[in-house]
Amino acid sequence: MALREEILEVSKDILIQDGFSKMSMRRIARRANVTATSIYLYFENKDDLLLALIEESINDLKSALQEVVVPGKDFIQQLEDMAKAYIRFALEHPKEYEIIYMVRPEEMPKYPREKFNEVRSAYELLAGIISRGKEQNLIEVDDPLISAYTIWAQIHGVVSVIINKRLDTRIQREKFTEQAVDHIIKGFIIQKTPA
Amino acid sequence: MALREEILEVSKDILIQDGFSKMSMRRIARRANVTATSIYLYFENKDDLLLALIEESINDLKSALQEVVVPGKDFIQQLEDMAKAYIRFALEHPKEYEIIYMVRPEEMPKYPREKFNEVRSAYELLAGIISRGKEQNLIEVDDPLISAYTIWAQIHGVVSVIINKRLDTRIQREKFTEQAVDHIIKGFIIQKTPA
DNA sequence: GCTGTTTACTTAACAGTGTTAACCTTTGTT
DNA sequence: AACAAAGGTTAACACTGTTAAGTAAACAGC
Repeated sequence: MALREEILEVSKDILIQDGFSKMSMRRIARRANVTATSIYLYFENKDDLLLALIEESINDLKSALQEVVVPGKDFIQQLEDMAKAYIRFALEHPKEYEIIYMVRPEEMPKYPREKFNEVRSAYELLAGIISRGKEQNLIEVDDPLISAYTIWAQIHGVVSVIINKRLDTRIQREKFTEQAVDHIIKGFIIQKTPA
Repeated sequence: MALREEILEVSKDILIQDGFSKMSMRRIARRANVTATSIYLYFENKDDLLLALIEESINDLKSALQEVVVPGKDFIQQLEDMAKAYIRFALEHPKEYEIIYMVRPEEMPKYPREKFNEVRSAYELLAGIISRGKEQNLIEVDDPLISAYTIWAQIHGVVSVIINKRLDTRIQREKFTEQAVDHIIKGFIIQKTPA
């Protein structure tokens, strides 16, 4: 049982230090002082091991978000803090963040249902905040869960562009993220269209 | 010289039909009726071949966007059409879209400068439209290029979540994209904050 | 105390991977 | 006719994920 945790830890280390392409079963095994086949005693295959890593990373992200949630806080401030916490986590732990959205669909046809429920609670953290904003008539939303996903997706896009090194070198990263958060939140606040 | 194009075509076919993990040098070669080593006569290595595929896909995306650009069109309508054209392209050609953002950073430390300039023109298509909106005082933006990247990143996030199959099964895809586009554009239009 | 079974691992092997060095042909040039 | 370049090839290296079969130690029942 201890080996399972050891494998997960070593895998994550390799992923962060040497990159995804170097994370082979044999390399993981070597660093855990076992043979590659031993990994199959605790994980079905490499994808299954990756799923476990995804799960861990999602929990870390979830914790980072939970930290900035303060019940009484101003709604817009709350949204902004959460968005920034998300971006901070992603940029401070890029590899860990990548794990979450890394696994290619063709290698994993369906994202397993039981894992989905784990992630869902993260979205529902955001959906809960949006619900409170709706109750206070600060925003007009149809379904808070859809809105949570929409915000989430937009923020993911922002960090994804940065992490994948697709941001124009002329553009300052901080200015970019600040503006993005500003626009994403603006898109949610009720505003009268100009006469 | 004809083989180079053949290799690109075959690679893309395999990628779309059989998935990224099946796109091996030997399989490409086999389907092009040559040996794997012949590929190295036209491409430095697999990453180089991938870069060429990325380039092609970006050009296809660029064309799809260019099609909806109509000089005299209403600014907001123009933005919306473009956003929807982007999403449509991505969801109708998911594999092709994936190619663009697929290559992992550690296997490609720097996105090559000369390729970057190619992509840039796509962003500048959007930046141009934003500039026109700024001139007409329809939006308040600092730097149109940053805004272009911001919008782009947000839309990318939306399609990325769908393509990576991370969208909650309870959420209807079309409702999600519609709302997302609405919010993204809202975030850009000048609006007076409620009194 | 001797069985039988389970647990936790290993060795050996299969079929595949990207990539390189060295080797052929065929074509074109001087 | 001699030389060189173009456009391929074969063979090999060091890896990859994964499986089938084997082994050694710990434990259970009688």
